[in-house]
Amino acid sequence: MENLREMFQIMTRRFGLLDKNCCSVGGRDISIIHSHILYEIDNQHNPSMQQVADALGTDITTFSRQVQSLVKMNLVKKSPLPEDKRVYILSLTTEGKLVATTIDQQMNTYLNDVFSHMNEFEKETVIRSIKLLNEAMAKTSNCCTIPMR
Amino acid sequence: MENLREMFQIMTRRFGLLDKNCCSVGGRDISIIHSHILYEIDNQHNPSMQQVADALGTDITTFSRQVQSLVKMNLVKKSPLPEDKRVYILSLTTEGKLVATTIDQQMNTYLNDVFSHMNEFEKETVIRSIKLLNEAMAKTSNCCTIPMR
DNA sequence: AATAAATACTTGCATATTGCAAATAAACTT
DNA sequence: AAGTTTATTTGCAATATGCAAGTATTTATT
Repeated sequence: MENLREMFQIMTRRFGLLDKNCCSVGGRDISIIHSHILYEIDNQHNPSMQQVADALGTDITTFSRQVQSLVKMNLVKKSPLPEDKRVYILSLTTEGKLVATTIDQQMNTYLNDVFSHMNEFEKETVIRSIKLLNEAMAKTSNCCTIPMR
Repeated sequence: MENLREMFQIMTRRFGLLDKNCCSVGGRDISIIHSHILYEIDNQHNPSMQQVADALGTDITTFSRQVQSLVKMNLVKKSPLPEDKRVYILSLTTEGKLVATTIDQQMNTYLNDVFSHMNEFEKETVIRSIKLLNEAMAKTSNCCTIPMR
């Protein structure tokens, strides 16, 4: 049986490079970290700082500063939560939403590009497999869900 | 049809976290970058600096310094190439080889852990799918193979 | 109600990582 | 022999990191 790790190493490296090079929106380059933060804010329902930082596995102090810069770039808004004044709720500004959507499109375009090299059956198989993999990883406690090991 | 990007985002995040937390070998923590460099040196045949840096998509100047620190840690050896004195060939020291092997084992253990949540058929399907995916990505020129777009 | 403990977030600091520009040194081109 | 390309290193300035310590607020304990 072939080396499992090698396959996954190659795959994750490719996606890592994709992330690294993606994306430039409206002439401005968005770093990986920033794009992941935008994605996560967009996908959670009124998340707090802590929630997003946890989801991304980023140290909260680093995260705090990343958010500060996104706020300066006018992509993210920090709103104090009335019920608990310690908490800030994150949301995307109109511009941030636009950037997030554009990145999403670019990623989907790339993925469709990749799938265009497969037939319909293979494509369905791969998509189903990624789902299976995600579910299995979610069940694997000793790494990579929150909280970490 | 569900959102393709979301599935892949989740998957790559999980593998990213895995990478980030993996691995500690003999009491010393190995960073992602270092573990990827060790992996790549181990898998290529007497690679030069440039070759490894290219494979990893790392800027050569950053890479040069990373290798310097790996040499200091006594994990990597840099040997001048007699035929072309501009070139340095990279190899793992005995200790580096041990570290690389240990990381490999840890990763394989984790992967087997993940696959233990699937039946044999699902497992085979997923493995075949990752292969398909890697092949398709290799054919997709506009990103994430070398040279980059 | 007063004090202690926990939680959410920010700042100080010291260290590490990044990549561009420029330098060196060796190999090819003409 | 002079000019160009290639492989690698260093200078530097910008950015990212995470621990320790700080502020502010909420929850728990007495």
